[in-house]
Amino acid sequence: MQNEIHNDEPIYPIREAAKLLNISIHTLRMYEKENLIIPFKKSSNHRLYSKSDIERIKCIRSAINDAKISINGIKTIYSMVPCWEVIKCSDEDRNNCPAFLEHNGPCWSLKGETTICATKNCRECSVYKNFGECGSIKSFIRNKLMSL
Amino acid sequence: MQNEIHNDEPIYPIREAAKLLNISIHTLRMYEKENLIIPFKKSSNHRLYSKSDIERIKCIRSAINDAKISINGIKTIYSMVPCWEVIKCSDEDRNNCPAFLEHNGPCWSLKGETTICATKNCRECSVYKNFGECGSIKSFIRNKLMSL
DNA sequence: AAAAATTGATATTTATAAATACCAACTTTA
DNA sequence: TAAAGTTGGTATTTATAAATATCAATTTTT
Repeated sequence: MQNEIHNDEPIYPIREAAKLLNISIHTLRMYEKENLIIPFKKSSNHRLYSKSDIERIKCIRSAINDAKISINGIKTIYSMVPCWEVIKCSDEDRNNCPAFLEHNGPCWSLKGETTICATKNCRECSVYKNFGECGSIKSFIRNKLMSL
Repeated sequence: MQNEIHNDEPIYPIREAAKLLNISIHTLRMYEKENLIIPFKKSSNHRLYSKSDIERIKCIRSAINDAKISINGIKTIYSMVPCWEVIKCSDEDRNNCPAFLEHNGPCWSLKGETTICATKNCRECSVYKNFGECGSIKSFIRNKLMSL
């Protein structure tokens, strides 16, 4: 869809993203180090943020500042995403994948080196892209279980 | 099962529970106020804790102290439990229940006043009882989705 | 080619969550 | 029935997560 492409386009350098979010550049880098976000990287290693990235970070900010969920709490909540249902990876992959077996952080921070995800760019993955919106994780679980 | 009955029996007064967990009485009351735990209450309103309660609180302590998840983070993680799949409540109940629709805290802290849960004692409910063990929420989601 | 911006890494500050202390009223124990 | 324990409430302390600052090296812009 045209609109999605538009929203996913990496256009804001870090200073501009920080200004849009009213936070410091350092905070943005911290969120990345904590594996909450995966900004686009130019070949020079400089970061660029998309409109979707900005929305995702707004959710993260609201979780931290309004809901009072710690960063490690957010990571654990991300780990509840049934990524294997999105990726449709093999049974063998699943049984070798910490994202399937554990609950320590988002799949894109773990990606088992033996699985189909090992070589993927997680920023482009629907697991990462679909769960930027606040509340989307429980919705997904609910909808999946509805079809039982 | 005999063993479960044994583990669920409310036997420790608050001082003893606090000593077993190496925390203060006040902290135990705080966890309750935050809806992380539901200790048994005698008719005099005095609290009693079971072995299962102690284990549950150990998980909570480990989440706070080791995993560095805030109390509000734990509440949100509890809200990921698909309680409606355990309770098998009606479609009408679900569409009137914050525990089905939202993600702000454990179902036992919300219990929609129009649903089948309204009159239940949540301490006795399998939703509460089954998710005391650390990591059990993701396991449950995983197992439920396996049968798709 | 000079000025402005970004990089990562470490150190410091600040904001606040979590734990503790204190209280008078009530309950249990011995 | 006296001593020990528990109750809920508010106030305070403490521990630390989150944010910020500083740095030299590199990249981008004009």
